[in-house]
Amino acid sequence: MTDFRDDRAIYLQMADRICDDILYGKYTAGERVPSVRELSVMLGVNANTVVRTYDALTSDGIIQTRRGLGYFVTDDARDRILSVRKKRFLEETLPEVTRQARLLGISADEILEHLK
Amino acid sequence: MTDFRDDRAIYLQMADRICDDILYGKYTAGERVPSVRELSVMLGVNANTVVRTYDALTSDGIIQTRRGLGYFVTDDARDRILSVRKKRFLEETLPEVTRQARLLGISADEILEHLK
DNA sequence: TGCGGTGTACTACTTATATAGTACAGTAGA
DNA sequence: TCTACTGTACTATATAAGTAGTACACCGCA
Repeated sequence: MTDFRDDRAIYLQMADRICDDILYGKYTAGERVPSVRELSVMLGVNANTVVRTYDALTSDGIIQTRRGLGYFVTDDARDRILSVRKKRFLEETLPEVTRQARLLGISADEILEHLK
Repeated sequence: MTDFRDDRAIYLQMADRICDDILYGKYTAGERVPSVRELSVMLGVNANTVVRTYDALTSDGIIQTRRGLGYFVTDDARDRILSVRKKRFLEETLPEVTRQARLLGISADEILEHLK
């Protein structure tokens, strides 16, 4: 198994990575993502785990299935991901970062240094 | 059960909260933290889950046990927490934030706005 | 001494994850 | 048609996490 945290379900981490790849442009709208068996080998993970990942992404409208062909990125996948991610980033990630920084005695200037 | 995420083990989230409380000054060195049964009622969680939390914090040197009395904050608890948290914040949190920001097309200025 | 609190150690049960393996149906191309 | 890929649907097993309940030993205090 390659490079997964143990504090979060693997199939969810994989879903996040697929979304990352879509944002990065690795997979574009209409394009096919790796097959279940392909990805299971690529990541050293069980095939059923990949199925769970793809099930989750399907119910989120990120990919869609064509039996016998594979899973394909939906047209609005990128927009959906951006919407969810931006909301989470502004409403959860950033507030938590500022809270942590305050708690740790790290100044805004110090953060700016590391932001570059 | 009060206010826990479902994407991470509850006993780990509780451990983080205890550490937060120590940093905030709610529990100071030598002071007693809530008893296993107390905390289980306070948070609406099973007593065994609290035990797992306290076991983890004990092996991290954050608290120590006195049989029949309770769990107490160690002298260097604050330093230990600060050390681990700072390292994680600078080496993991911040890089991930910058990566996300870049991926989402959020500028450094935009982040600064929300940092206040 | 007895009582009420404390940690500690169990058993039992349930659910979510993850793995392993098999089987079957749909699709494209040789 | 055959072959090799695809998704899909199972069964089975193992482990972690969480809940529920019980029991026992330790400590301070009345």
